[in-house]
Amino acid sequence: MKITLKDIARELEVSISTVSKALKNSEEISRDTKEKVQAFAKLYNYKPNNIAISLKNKRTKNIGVVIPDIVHHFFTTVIRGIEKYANARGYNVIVCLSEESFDKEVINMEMLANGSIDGFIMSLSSETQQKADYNHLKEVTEQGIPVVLFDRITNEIDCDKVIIDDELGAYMATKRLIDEGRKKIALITTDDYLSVSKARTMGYRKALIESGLGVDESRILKLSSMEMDEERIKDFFETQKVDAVLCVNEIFAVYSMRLAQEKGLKIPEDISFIGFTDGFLSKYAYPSLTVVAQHGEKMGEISAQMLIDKVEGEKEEEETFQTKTLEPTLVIRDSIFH
Amino acid sequence: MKITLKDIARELEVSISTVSKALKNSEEISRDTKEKVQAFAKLYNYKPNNIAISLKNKRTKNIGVVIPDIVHHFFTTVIRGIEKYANARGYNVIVCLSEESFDKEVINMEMLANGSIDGFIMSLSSETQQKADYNHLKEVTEQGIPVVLFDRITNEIDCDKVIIDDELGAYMATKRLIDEGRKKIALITTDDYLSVSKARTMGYRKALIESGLGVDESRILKLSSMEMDEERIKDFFETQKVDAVLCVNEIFAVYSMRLAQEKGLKIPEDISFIGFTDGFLSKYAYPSLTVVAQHGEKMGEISAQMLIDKVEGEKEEEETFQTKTLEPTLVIRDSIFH
DNA sequence: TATCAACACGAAACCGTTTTCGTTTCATAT
DNA sequence: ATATGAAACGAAAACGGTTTCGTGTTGATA
Repeated sequence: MKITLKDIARELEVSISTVSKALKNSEEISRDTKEKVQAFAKLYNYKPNNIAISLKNKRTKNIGVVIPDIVHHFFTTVIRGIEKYANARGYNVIVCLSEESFDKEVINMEMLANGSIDGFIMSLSSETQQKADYNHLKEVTEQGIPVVLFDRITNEIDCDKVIIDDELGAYMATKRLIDEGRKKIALITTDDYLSVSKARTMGYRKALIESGLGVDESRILKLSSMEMDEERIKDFFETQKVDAVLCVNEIFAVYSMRLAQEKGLKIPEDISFIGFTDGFLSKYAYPSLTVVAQHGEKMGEISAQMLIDKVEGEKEEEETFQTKTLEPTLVIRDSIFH
Repeated sequence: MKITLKDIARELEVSISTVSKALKNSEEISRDTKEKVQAFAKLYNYKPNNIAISLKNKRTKNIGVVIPDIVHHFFTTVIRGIEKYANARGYNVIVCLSEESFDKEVINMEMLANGSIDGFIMSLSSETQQKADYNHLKEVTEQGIPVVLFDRITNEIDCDKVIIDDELGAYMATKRLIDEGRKKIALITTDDYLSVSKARTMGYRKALIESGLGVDESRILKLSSMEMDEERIKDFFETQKVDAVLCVNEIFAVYSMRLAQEKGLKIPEDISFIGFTDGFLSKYAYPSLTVVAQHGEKMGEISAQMLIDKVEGEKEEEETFQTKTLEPTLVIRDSIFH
């Protein structure tokens, strides 16, 4: 069913090399032969075998994407960006999920590193950031496989990186709440080992300090994972009286809004909310949620571009890595005054 | 940096075949040699090249997933299910997005069909279902590449299929609304060429007819795509007075709920809502949305299992295909009485 | 001492390409 | 008649493995 060069060569009684060259329209081959071969190939729908080409070229035209999760909007938009850009340049995208697990991240990388891909685009699992163990990344880069880290990155590894300015995003959001007249602004975040949460917390602090409001530590709720811990959020709102809330993702924010509404509070009259990630949740929440947009699709595109450029680029003597920082944007919606 | 069998053979002054066998612990090789080779391989971190093995075995251990979109919750859960199951069996997942475009679907399949993957798992793009042109699928199956179709399927192609009983899901939902005492039940759906929308519309009709309420065609709103057409939904609610709404996805439902709320209607006192897809939107909407759960992750797992079983199975003389139908589940939340 | 099996290993084919480097043939120039 | 060169093609190596089928050596057996 699948036809190879060898089959064509046998049928046409020429050599495999001739067939190969004829199909590439080589000057070496006579018009006659080329036409014969090309016609035959078209007739039997010949398509070169990618695997053989990969082996020969030592290039697979596949890029490996290793991310913690796929059901969160931010990561899906990044994948979409990667996929679009990569496809346009003839690359396929192999997606592996670490599910926030260090071991899975390691296993996935090892699976892919043995020839399956030309380079990695990844965002670290929370467990990896917690353990701060990056040997699997080191091994890969030392093998000469290019890596681009996005969003959840580490400075321990020398490679290209793409992030948004999380600190600035949180700063902008907090500033906006302050400008609105809010005095008691809470922050719902996760443990600091997540690079992004840490940066966002810093932005939040910075805005509060700059404005002279100061930071009240009891107004900062640190949850242990990105997953919803409904009980702790409930407890938090039982004990805290706040007039604005900044959340490091949209799920925390939307859930918090609901708790507030159930307590009879009006949004944004009594309390304002801002989240991170501009996904469906924010857009269709009631009231709609103001968020710091992370531009995931753009991040994906840029990551893919940086990776492919490196993959296809000549090996320079002096390896040079860059970190691209995207500007976050505040998407104003009904959960704050405007 | 990357070491090959040849390198080991040269260093240890044995043949490549000996190295290969030694690493596989072949009985043919003496204990001494095996230990030497294995120790050397471990020391230099030898890992066989996947591409070479793929070429030899004519098996890539990759499966191609072609889906219309990735930002919708249902598809991401399916991918997650596929990924989990496939990974456990040593397969990687190559994700391609058709973005609801026929051409992209064709191009992606052709890219992958030339040796990159052992089989396909796919859900048809809306454009493909609209054109009803399935030649790209036929070509692939005729080449002997196994295909599993899920959710958006067609009967034109002989292959394994996994779906949920969409008609039953809509029937159950509608029935529930009727049992609640609702008389004027609207349906917000998409054009019938989408296999799932068609089935859901049938279930809706069936429940209404069975109960004696009859179908009022003016209460059925058909949008042209899965994307939100805010204007048409607004217009619809301007002209229609209904006491319940069934939507073929959660976005339509959540957006409709908001319109209702903005008109001052109480949910579920004045009007009830049920959607399809049990995602974050439904869970965190206010009020939370009752939905027909599609069990995407399960669908993904089953699809992957069917595909891999077929890929690894002996070629039977008589090809036999099955269609697995999953039962939808009603997830009761606050958008209806309970 | 001849025979034979077991043992340990190597040569080579193969998977499907690409590409370099011949080699043959024939026409042209000398 | 001979040297030269281009045109057209083929042989073979290479990518990195796996696997079949030898083959040389050893020790035991008849």
